[in-house]
This record gives sequence, structure tokens and C-alpha cells, in this order.
Amino acid sequence: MAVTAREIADELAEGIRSGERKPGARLPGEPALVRKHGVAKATAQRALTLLVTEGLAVQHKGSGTYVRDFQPIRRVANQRLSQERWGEGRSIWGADVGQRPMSVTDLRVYEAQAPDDVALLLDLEEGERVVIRDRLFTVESEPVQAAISYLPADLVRESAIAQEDTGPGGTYARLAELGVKPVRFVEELRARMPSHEESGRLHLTAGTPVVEIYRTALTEEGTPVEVNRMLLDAGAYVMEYRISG
Amino acid sequence: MAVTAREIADELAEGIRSGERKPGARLPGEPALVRKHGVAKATAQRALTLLVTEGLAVQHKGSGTYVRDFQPIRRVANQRLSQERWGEGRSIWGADVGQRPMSVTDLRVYEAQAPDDVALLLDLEEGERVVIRDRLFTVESEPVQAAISYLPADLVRESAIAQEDTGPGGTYARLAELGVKPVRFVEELRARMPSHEESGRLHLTAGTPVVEIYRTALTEEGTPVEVNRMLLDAGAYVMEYRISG
DNA sequence: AAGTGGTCTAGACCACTAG
DNA sequence: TAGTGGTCTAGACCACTTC
Repeated sequence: MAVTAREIADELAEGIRSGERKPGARLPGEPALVRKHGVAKATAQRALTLLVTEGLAVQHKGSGTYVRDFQPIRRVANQRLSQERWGEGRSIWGADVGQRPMSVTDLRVYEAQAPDDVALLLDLEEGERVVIRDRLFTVESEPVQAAISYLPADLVRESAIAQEDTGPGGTYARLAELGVKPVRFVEELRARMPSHEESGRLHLTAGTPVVEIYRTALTEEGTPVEVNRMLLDAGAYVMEYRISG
Repeated sequence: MAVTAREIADELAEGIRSGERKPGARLPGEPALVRKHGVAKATAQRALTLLVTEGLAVQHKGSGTYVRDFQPIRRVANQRLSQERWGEGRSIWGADVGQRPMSVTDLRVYEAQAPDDVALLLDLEEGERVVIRDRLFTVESEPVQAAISYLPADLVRESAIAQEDTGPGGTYARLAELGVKPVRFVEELRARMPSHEESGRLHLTAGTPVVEIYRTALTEEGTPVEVNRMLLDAGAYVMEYRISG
């Protein structure tokens, strides 16, 4: 009998998936759905909210609901970390962002006690201190990734790693100079919905998950020297890993 | 003035994140929130829905709303690489999850034309045919992953790969026998919200993203011989990749 | 039978956007 | 200023779970 929000959402979703409604196109608004299906405004709104939570649409208040545009950045893990790239003063970022320039904003560098999870990964004593590099990566004025690196403070305190500008080659070149060159990396990742705070920091629209990555950098001897915790806007990234059997 | 759904949700979320409300514990229901905050039932319900869409809670109709339990399966992509030197056991999420038995259900094997995306990855002519192995992986009676493999039909049609039972060593052992042993793999992955259909197939609760992985298997010569498209319940998995610089 | 979430109607007020 | 989404109240009926 009743037309449900689910049914209205499915009809619109079908139009989006089939390509009939193109990315960026405006979807019918609440009043239009009320007229067409004879439902209450709240039901029409719920239908649109369903599309948003399924990642198919974005809403701009005062303007309308639009088909979502997915134009991801490709993050190639192996390429980024390949040895040849470090020594040449080439930045890790920029290589795989394609044509779109990525910039670092809100960089903060400071020293503090290591959080428990990081202490575990870095094999630190309880309460040991770390140098923390906290930053936000932005593409076309939109934040796409928050990253926070932890390095043993006793190891890197005197190096450029503890400065805002780490110099040519970045953190990894400095670690190599300290005799703890990272040669292997472990990435642990999971996808989940962001907290309210994380949504705000990455300007996420509802229906966008985040990918949380912990990357541990290890020396030849297997000593962990850096942990980088990244939070990626899942709507902005595709990740690639190359594995040799 | 008014107490918003967001504020009620934040208060509950704080209790969950602090550990005060433990995984599996029951949260106050709609009537309790109505009494405590003096809001309408719909507002209380919206507060609980916010927690669900943020992945912090699950709802069981007729029973209640509960703090979500995250006990992930660890998927190590580089299974075949030596475990040494990568530092044992140091992991962020649930080192405990070792040997929960995983079973294959709903296996279907058939031949069809390759979809466009797969044809691209497999380097096939338009309309070329593939053998498709479609299956669901289940842990403790709950589906956690849907996987669908595509292999060039001309190559594998006569082998056990086209049978339900691929025999000892599975698909890769049969490919090796055919002289196209996969030795390298490329995995492309993204996280997104599931469609309504996908939610149903993987029994996902709202607020659970999926991880979509395309894995291409390549021979020594670089010829792609299999594409496996996996859809993982993001609430059930942690992924691990090991990268050598 | 009582309690819980699921969904809907009907109507209200607000804030933001666009022309 | 008209249209849009954002959020709320108030009340209704249903299906499911638990005891």
C-alpha cells in the first residue's frame, strides 16, 4: 500500500547506477517526491538520506541533492616507498597523485608520550617519548587525508625530523642518515565509518567511510623506526598494492 | 535550547569510546532517552540511528540497541612471503583472531561473457568468454566475503577450474599445471558503502562499509590469468600488506 | 503481554542558497 | 523571495523479541 522510503530510494538508485542520472546531476527534491509518490515530506527526505548514506548522493543545504562524483586519487603503496625515490630529494607525495597537486596543511611537529597502540608497534617502553608529525593533505582545497607519524624521540630528536622542514628526501632520507634506513613496511588497514569529529576534519559527507592505515617502517634488522597512522577519505582514494608471490 | 539527536548521540558515543559502555552492552532505548532528555520518540530514535551509521552500535529489532563488537579477521595478502623479519605479532587490531574456520557456501561455477571491467584487466577481446567462480565465505554462519573469480574460458575450460571441486592446491595449482603459474598479484581496493542488495547478501548492519578488491594474478611473463573481485564486510576484516622497499 | 525498534503521517520552524 | 534541506514534535500502527 504505502510507498516506502526504501522503494523511492531504490528507484533513484537504479537511475544512478544505470547512468541515466549522471554524476553531478540534480536529483528531484523533497517536494517533487511528495507530489510524485504521495508521501509525507519526512518520507521523501528519508529516501534522499538513504541515497546519501549509501554513498550515491550528496546534499547541499539550500541547494539540492546531487548524484555523487567519484574521481579517486590512486595511492600505489609500493611505488611510494620504493628506494629509488628517496635519495633524489623527490617527495613521497606528488608521484602518484597524478595531475592533481597535493599540499600539506596544518602541519604540527611536537614531542609527547607515545600512545599505547603506537608504543606496541614501535616496541617502546611504557611512557617512552616520540616525535609526532601531524598533518593534513589537501587536493583542490579539499582535505583528503590526515596523517600522524610517530618516531622514537631519543632517535630523531636532534635531526631535521623534529623540525617542520625535514629537508630533501624527507623523513626517510633523514632516518637513513641516522643509520636506521627503512627498507620494509607493514600496512594494516581497515575501513569504517568516521566519527563526527573525523567527518568534520576531512569535510566528509554522510555516507563516506574512511580507511584507517597504520604503516610501520622497519630497518633491515627488523627494528621499527616509524609508525604512520593515516586516515583517508574513502571517497577520494583507490589503493593499489603489488605483491610478488 | 532543544536537545538535538546529535548531542544525545555524542554523549552515548563518548561512553562507548571511553570503554565505559562495553562491546555487546545494551544501550538505553528510545523510551529511556525520551524520559531522560525530554525529546520526541523520533529524535531519540534518530540519535540511536546516528550511532548505527557511525558504526558504533547495532540494532536488533524487538530487542534493543547494543554496543558494536569488532573482532576482525586478519587478511594477510602476502601469505607466501616469509614471516621472518617482519616482527611477529605486533599489530594494532586484534592479534587474537587466529583460526576461526572459514567455509565456502553458495558456490556457482559457470561460463559467460566477460564484463567490461574484467575484460580490461584480463586483456581480453570484447565479448570473449570467461569461466566464473562465484562464492560466499562464511565464518561462524555469518557471511563475511563474496568473491567472484574470472578466468579466460579458452584457457581453463578443460581443467578442474571449470568444475566445482578444483582439486588439491586449488585454482592456482591447476593454473600452474596449465603452464601459466601466477607469481605476481596486483590488488586494487576501495572502501564504500554497500548497495541495498550487497547489504542483504553479506548480512550487513547499517553503518558497515564494504571493501571492494580487484586482484589480478599475473604470470612470470606478465600475462593476466585471473581476476578475483572480492567484496568484504569491512566490520569483519583487517587487511595487512607487507612491502619491501 | 510488555517492551523494542521500524516506519509512516502531518505540521512546524529554521538556515542556507539562488536568482 | 522562493526553494531547498535540517531538525524537531506528536501521534499512530506494525513486527519482532523476551518472558
